[in-house]
Amino acid sequence: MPRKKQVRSEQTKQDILNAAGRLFAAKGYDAVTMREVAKEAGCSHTAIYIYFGDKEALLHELSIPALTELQLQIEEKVSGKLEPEEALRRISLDFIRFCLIHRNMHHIFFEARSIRVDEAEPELEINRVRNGMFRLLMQAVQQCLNLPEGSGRLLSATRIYFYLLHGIVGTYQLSEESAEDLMDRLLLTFREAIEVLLLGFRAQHAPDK
Amino acid sequence: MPRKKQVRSEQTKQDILNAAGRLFAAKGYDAVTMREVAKEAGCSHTAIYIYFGDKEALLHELSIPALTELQLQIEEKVSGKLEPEEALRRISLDFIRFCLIHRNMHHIFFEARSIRVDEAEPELEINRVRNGMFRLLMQAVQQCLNLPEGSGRLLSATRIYFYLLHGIVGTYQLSEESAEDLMDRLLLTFREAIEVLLLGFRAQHAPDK
DNA sequence: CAGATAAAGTAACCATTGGTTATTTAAAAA
DNA sequence: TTTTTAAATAACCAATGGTTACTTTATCTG
Repeated sequence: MPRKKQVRSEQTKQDILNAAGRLFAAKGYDAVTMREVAKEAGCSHTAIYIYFGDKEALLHELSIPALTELQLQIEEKVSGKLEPEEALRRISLDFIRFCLIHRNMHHIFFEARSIRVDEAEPELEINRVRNGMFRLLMQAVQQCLNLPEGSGRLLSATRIYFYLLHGIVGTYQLSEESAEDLMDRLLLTFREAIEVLLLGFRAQHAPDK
Repeated sequence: MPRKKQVRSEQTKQDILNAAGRLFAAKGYDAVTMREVAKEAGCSHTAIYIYFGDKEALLHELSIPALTELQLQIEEKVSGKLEPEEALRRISLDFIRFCLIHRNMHHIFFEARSIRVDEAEPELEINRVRNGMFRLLMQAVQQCLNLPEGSGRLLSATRIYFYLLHGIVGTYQLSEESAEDLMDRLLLTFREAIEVLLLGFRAQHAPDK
């Protein structure tokens, strides 16, 4: 079995991923060319095509570890010992922070385009992760509102909750401010937004009259 | 003064706008080439550059009449005789419907990029319209919540309201479904989302204890 | 009617980009 | 030593937005 070759190959792949990660984060996906990534990674651009097929696949592969980590964070809070509303609050902020940090991947998380129907394997890793995450969000909403699982009301409540999160991160997707600055400046607004939604849901399910 | 020349010139410009409108709506901004627009408009692609400068400027100019009409719709409801909450409800649905119909212009309304700082006139028509619209939204929120004008609470409430709208239209930005189908399928959810937010705001300003 | 004017077409061109395809080089494996 | 194989090199392709020089044609004006 080869060993040094394997290692070298793996190293090149990692170099590419690192370079792409840096560049995408710094300049945004669209503004980065494959030749640039190659230069930064210290390899030829053809090597990238050997390992990743095309540009979007590169971004794809790049996004999986980050997404998986987020999923873990959320999982902890869903199955943890927090009271449901507190869990939902924290999950929301985790999600927002994550999306602001990884703004360059925005379209991977939110645009249907990134679901590659032309793929050999229909169960693309990223879709598994994404679906898992949506299920987690729904679970968190369910525990908050005590709605029957699988009910239409739960689905629409989760949708509404998702709209808000989506709108928040979408609003700042192209902002020049760093994720940190945005969180500093707007954390209170984000909190308030979540709180208003929770209040609204509560009022909806326990009408005031 | 020339007359027939002027008319012809105007006609060409209109043909281009019409063609671009059709194509952008059908295939999306990115997927349409300038040569395509020219072909559809029955002119050469250089003519487009004469009239509009570049592709984005074409989309820009195309979006202004539509936006102005939306602004009118909203204005009516803000200054009309509806009770404030009903006005906000209708404005929200107007806004959502408009954004779903004009999905191809999504990035004009929501992406900072479309604010061209490199423009000779800093007061670009579209920015005037857009700012006017935001002021209207804030006014509608203000009349609902009775918050002092110019207060931080009003600003953050409007932001939250905007997040929700932004999230709703963003979620379906790339959907293949027609605006009509989406409205049919999701109108109740949209209404519920607005209702939840209103309930939440109300609960927030009149705490239940 | 004749010449000036301006709208628009034609066609060539440019740079950039994502992507592909030989062919070669060099190091590691057999 | 011979064979693999990772990877570089370099050339190429097609599409795209955008530009420019030159020409045609319809209209306006004297």
